[in-house]
Amino acid sequence: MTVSIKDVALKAGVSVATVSRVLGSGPVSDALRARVEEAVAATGYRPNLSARRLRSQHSQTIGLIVSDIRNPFFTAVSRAVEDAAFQAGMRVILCNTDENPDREAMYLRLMQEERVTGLIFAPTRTTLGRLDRAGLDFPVVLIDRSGPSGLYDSVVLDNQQAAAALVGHLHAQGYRRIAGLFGNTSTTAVERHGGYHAAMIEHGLTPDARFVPPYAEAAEAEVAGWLADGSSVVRPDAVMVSNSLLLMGVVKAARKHGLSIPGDLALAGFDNEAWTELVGPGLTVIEQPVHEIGCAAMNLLFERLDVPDRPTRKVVLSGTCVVRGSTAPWEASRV
Amino acid sequence: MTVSIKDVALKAGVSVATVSRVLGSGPVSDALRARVEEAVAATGYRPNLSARRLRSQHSQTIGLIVSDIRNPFFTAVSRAVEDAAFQAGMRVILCNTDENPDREAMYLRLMQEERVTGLIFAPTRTTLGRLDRAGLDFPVVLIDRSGPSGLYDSVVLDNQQAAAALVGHLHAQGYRRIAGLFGNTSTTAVERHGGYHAAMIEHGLTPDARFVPPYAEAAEAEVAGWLADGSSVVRPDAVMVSNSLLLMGVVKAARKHGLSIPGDLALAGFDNEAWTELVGPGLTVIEQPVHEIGCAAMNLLFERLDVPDRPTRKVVLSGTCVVRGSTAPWEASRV
DNA sequence: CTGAAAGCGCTAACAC
DNA sequence: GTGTTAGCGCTTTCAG
Repeated sequence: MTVSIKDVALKAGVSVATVSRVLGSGPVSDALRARVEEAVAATGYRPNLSARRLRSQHSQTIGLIVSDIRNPFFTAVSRAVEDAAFQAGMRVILCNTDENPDREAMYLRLMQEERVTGLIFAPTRTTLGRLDRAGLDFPVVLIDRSGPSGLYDSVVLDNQQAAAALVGHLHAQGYRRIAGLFGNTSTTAVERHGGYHAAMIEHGLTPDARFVPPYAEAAEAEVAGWLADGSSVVRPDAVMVSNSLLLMGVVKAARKHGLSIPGDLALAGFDNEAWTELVGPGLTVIEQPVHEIGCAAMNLLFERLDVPDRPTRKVVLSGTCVVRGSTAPWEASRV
Repeated sequence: MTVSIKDVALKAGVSVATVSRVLGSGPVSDALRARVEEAVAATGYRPNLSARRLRSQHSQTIGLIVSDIRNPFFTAVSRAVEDAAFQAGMRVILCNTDENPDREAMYLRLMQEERVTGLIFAPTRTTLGRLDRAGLDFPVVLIDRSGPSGLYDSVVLDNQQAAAALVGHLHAQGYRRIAGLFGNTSTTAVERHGGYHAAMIEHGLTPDARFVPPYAEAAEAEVAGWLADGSSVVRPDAVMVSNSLLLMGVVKAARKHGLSIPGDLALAGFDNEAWTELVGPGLTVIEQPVHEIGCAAMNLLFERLDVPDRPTRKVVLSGTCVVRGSTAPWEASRV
């Protein structure tokens, strides 16, 4: 049925070892090499990677576990990871966990069974806490979220700084009642809240943070709440949000309730997706170096494979504040 | 180093065959089963999938080759594919080709070496033409693009109908000079152009189609061209575009040149991405049943694995027209 | 129900 | 340089 190295050897009149050497990089005479290559072409032979892996104990496979590939951040990272992997002659197995610790556990098990060369992983908080006891025998690079543990290499955005930059910008533009809307599941949101809080204090402003589920609907409902008649909250004149879904939710709410941006509410958030340029007056956002994050993660992985016992490293990348109309100066937005 | 089935057998005081049976579904007495399970837990044993695959000749792996996972259509499809795959106990290997036939060829080779159980593939036109000579010995399901050949199962959108629906809608809203902007690389664009053209004729309108590279910039430049002083083109009062990048480009051009949508130019396109609801008055688009497309592809694959020699099938799914403000009635948009 | 043994396709010693 | 051979870790006959 399927043609094996034996068939090629037979056809070329050589031993399987010689065929293997031609495929790999052993010393073979030009004459035999030619014969083998001919036989390979004639038979349409393709090496069986399972056999090769079993024998060589190298899977040449890297795992990529993220919450949801549809999250544009992970989409972009996955592209970078895939590019780097295939450039290094490796394959990538993609796994979506939907932030579900059970699925994470299951996929970690899979990674072990695949004997992956390494793993790029964006864990939930829950799993992050247990990771040290997972007993993984391959290098892991954490992305997007990272524990304090320093047990694994990681590459993350400087979330505090980025959030603080957003607050600083809003403050400089003249806004004073700056609310913060954060997702309630991820560690990034916690860090971004930290930056928000510190910056608010630093600027002499009163922090006003809310944690909501990371869905557009949740943000929409929250904003709607501010507008409700009986609402006792002091209405913010600006809001910063910790991810693009919440950003979307605030825009939706503004449209629904006829709020003008930034006239009635200035808005700034994370992730410079293409559409943020097109919505309303354009949305001010922190741009994450998504491609660099993926590349950095792969580099950390390769370096650790090189030197298994070197100290763990945490690569912290900075975001860029892309200023657009949604945070126009306060005075201007009132006229 | 790594614990194998032998170690487990030793620890449990049984043969490796028994361990294998416990892991699989052989008949084993409760007593031994318990002993084995205990030994598995104690040793932290994880089966080696390469070995299992080599022996059983089942890779339990499906390949997914798309042009770019960052294309939201493919992102969504990949989620559906991954879900279905893991539900069936299979893994998926993700490959991005950037519409590059060389990379496609290379990945097809990889798929053979992995001995994948099946492949979900969105080929370029070039590769589509050669596919019959590729000599793949696993089932393939084409998505998004499909040849006339009927050589492989496929699942596609009814592009003609969808494009025609868009034209029909614009016509019903009172627009008459309806331009069409299509990507110049994909077969979907060709089909959508077909639907556009036919519908224009049917409504007694003059087709006005342009093929441009599938980038936002190309669409932007095209629209800018219409506005140029020396331009001899009759300016359209509406435009339909064949994909979301072009859609974005038209919106950008409109913003840049102060064109109001739909006042100066009505706009309709493909792919109901979240942001289309938030841009300007909301964009009228064809919503593709992305998840269903992924599921249908996996179903076709499974069914073919079941009955290898049944006739090939082409599943054609319909899009839904999501009407928003960008195609408000012509009269209304002029007041 | 259980164990012994063959071998999946390949690479890597080891001989010549 | 080249061939022979021993497994990599597992499943699956085949005996018992």
